[in-house]
Amino acid sequence: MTVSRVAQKERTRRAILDAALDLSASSTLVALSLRQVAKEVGIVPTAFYRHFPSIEDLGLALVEESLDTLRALLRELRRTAGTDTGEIIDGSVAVLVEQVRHDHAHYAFIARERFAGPPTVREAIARGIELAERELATDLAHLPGTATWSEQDLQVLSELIVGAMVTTAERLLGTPTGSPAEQRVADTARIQLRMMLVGASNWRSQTG
Amino acid sequence: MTVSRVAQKERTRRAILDAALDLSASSTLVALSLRQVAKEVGIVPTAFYRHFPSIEDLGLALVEESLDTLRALLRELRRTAGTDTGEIIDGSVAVLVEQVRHDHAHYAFIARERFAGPPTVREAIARGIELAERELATDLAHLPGTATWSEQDLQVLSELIVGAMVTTAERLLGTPTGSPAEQRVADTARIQLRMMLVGASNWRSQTG
DNA sequence: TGTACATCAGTGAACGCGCGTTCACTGATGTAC
DNA sequence: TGTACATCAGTGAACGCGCGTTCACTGATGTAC
Repeated sequence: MTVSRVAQKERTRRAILDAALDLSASSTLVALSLRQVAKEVGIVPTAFYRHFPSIEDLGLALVEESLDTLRALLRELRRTAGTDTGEIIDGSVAVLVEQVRHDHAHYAFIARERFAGPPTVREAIARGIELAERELATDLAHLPGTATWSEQDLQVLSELIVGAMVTTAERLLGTPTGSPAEQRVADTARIQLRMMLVGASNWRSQTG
Repeated sequence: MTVSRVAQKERTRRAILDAALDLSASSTLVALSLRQVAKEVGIVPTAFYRHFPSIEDLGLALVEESLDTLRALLRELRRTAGTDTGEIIDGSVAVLVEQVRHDHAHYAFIARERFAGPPTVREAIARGIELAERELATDLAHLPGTATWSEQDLQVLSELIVGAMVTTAERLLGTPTGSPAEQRVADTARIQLRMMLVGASNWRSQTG
């Protein structure tokens, strides 16, 4: 069996990443200790180096994984097109709740490191969010009723919506799955999106 | 001179708080080291204990200071009433920009520790933000045109506005004072608030 | 299938370092008379 | 004003601890023939 040893190595690598995600949840990436991780995984500290060149590289791997998850969410949200606004809103919030549940640790990681992480990490997360804003602005331009809008207004509304989605995701992180609190956060998100789109449909661009 | 020694002690205490605020900015409260702080202040590590019983108490002092600053902002925002909506919006954004500039380190601290701090710190910050949401909901209920709104809708709009303000504050933290980027963030905030209030004035409560 | 050799994930001892905290101290500032 | 004593912010040595990383190793898994 050529697989066995390779598979075992992959399993340990996965266990290291999971332990690191779990341990960093109680404080921060910068407070993560190789020895704690090794203990959690059940290997001797030095065995860590069979999987990552240094503790810093483990951090980078977590960042990349988490940003991949975020990008998957964005892709999933763009696929959730519906014919009317209500459908789009309900679908988007449902996807958001589901994805935040499914990859809770990754979203919690992003929320934590967005402002508390090392500069490169903060920048990578900021770029991911800006990308979402620009993509949404493009989508909005294709909606009926936005023809008279200026570039700026589209971008501004887009930032408002993404900001509300980020806030919603952060709130979801603090509520247990299927709890009444989770329901309340989802309801709030749906109403907020509806409010923003009511505002948008009554908005006449100041500059365009 | 009875003052001199007391004054000198207060000056050192202040220097410790400032150094801690400064040093934690490059990572997190949990990564803060007593020895780093002492070195920055120019005292020997053990002299720290003349001012704080432990490193943890220094952290708590920073949290309290920062939350005091946040509460001062909220008070200042409520004082910024105007006769028409445009005045209120412009005034509020101006106050926000000014205060974030004035106490930059405190707001950066809050942004960082909101999700990355120890549990008690996260809870204290969350409570501060919830308080702002509830107070704003009360203010909104006194605006003309909200008579037919449900409690829930008022609370939801309030959360939307506070969320946008928090996002704006966080964006301001990343822009230099007086820069074009700062202007752009302020402009965005003004337009977003206007959009939200256009939405609000066209909103008919679903539940009330 | 059986044997001899290679690979390499995980081991265990050791290193130097920065950490928070303790303790007895020093000497300038402040007070009582 | 001058002296004798008290206070206490800051000192410096020392402690035990967990840290990241190095190194030579072991022994099970995998490969060549």
